[in-house]
Amino acid sequence: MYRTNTCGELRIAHLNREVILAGWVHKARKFGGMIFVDLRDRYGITQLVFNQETDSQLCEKAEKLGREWVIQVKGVVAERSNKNPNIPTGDIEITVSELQTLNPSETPPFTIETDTDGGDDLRMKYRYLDLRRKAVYSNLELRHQMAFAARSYLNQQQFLEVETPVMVGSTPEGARDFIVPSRMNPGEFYALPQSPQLFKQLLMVSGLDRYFQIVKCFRDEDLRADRQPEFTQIDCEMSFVEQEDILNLFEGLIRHLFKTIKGTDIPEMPRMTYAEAMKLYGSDKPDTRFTMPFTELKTLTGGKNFGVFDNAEYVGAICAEGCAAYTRKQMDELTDFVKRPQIGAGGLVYVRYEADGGVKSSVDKFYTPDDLKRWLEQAGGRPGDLLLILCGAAGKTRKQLGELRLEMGSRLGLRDKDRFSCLWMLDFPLLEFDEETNRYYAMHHPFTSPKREDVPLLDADPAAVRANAYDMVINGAEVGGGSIRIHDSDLQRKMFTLLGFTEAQAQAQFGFLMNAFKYGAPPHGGIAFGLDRLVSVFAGLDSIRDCIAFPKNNSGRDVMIDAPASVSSEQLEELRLMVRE
RNA sequence: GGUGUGGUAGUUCAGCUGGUUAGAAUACAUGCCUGUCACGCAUGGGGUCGCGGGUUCGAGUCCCGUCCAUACCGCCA
Repeated sequence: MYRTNTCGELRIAHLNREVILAGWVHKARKFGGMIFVDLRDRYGITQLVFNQETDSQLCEKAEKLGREWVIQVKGVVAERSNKNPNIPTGDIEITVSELQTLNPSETPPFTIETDTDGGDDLRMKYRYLDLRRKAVYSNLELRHQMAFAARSYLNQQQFLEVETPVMVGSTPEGARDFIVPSRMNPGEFYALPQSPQLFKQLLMVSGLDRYFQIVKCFRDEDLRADRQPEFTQIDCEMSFVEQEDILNLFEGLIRHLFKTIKGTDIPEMPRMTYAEAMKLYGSDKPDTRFTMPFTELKTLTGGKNFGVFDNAEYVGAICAEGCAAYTRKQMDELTDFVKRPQIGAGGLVYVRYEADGGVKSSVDKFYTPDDLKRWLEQAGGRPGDLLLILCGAAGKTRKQLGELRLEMGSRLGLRDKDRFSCLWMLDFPLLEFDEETNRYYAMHHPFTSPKREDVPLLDADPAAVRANAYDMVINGAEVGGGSIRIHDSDLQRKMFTLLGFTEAQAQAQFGFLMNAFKYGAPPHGGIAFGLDRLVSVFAGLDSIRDCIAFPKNNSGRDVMIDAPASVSSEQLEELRLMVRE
């Protein structure tokens, strides 16, 4: 037997019990005639004691122990004379009578502590050591609990988990596909699925009624802190539902997760239309932990010979509460922030509403104090507040102002990781026009149904058509999204025409789906949650990498196993492939 | 594809306008230490300053190129 107990469970109640423990040497504190060893496993840390006076041979053996050696000890649970209130096992220690080294270890390249001295690069290279740190494996525990709770909820709601293929065909719409060559079909390729979208719709045609799958998806696009080339979705689809049914059922899922994981009851989720969100927050995933909405000032700023505002399509402001006393240095920082190439604003105009009721602004030359007060009034500003104004083309400026809003939210401490604010984002546009290719693209995907009342607009004004599509946003992160699908082949055909597909192209790419729809497709719709993002939001992490056991780095590499890598010429030959130099 | 930041001891970093033998902390090793839990004290080993080129009497430091990491923009239905 390797162990009778874990390193996290022994308490004062186990006093005098003989136990066997196994684990890693977390730290050894060596005195002349006495050695304390912290023995660690996933469950905790238990202190071992070796005493020269009691057993000098054993003590000599313990002298040799190094960090991360795997050992097994037999001993008796004893009460400590000096207790450590910082750990659950701090009242007891093991008086060791037998010590066995199961495996020695080289000195690890970084410390196995929550506050490790290792940089990200090194941690990824030795991820198996990194995962020994509680700060990391506790994220995996959280991930497990969340996936488990999601399965349990969906199971209760009559959903079936069905596996769909990972080797599928490439489709032109959407993200770039990962391509897998087929040896048996030279010159032909599988693609890894960006999502099981088509299969889950086919399962609805099959009458499975309620499907879900916790499933890996793949997209060959550049990475971000919140984007990995392979990621996990809680993918769901239901038949005979309207948008309202889906919103309710999956609001229930998130509510269930908050209840089981955090023990909290969240309020009913507010809903916001896409148009409203863009107007108020310049984003389709606003962080609603704080308000700070935009105020449009265009109508109040004209006719005073301030060309910058007069020539701008849009003048918008946010009101930063209590920031009137910002120093010159702080203002410069904000100006630099919005002028960074990634944001790209031309400049930043401010109006200070001084505590004494006076106003001061960077455009005092053009506007009277009364003018400025009207702006402040419009924005709901009060003495002590600071108005920050950007101007330019409407869409671009709203986006910039949205970034500034988030920055101010962070500076003002309004984005507390322990507070959660959920939101349904509704009424997305069905299509967006791409100037470069001069055609419409589906904003969600080509199977998303338009709102019934907007169908007549499909011909006249495609850009104005709203979709039965929805996203769930938590703390400014898009954690899920979906839509009611088109189940009518005529409407689907019309969509493909709008998207610039010929009949033949549509048939070649999606013929199997359109054929399936001829045989009695039920009305259906679904949603997919990004499990990685959901876990990282729950864990309060900025990056999804630390809730993934073995993530890729910024260049899509796994630095631990060194993938991707080249393959042998024999393998290429079998696949009838050549690599260009 | 682009912009910013970074690359110096096992690790995390400092190293000024170019100028002695490149430092600190930590880790590691050795010795001392019987109640530590960030133990303490002493001693010691440890460096291709990412790589290549250039400027200079002299480059970790300045310039050019390049590679790697990272955040973001483009991209991500």
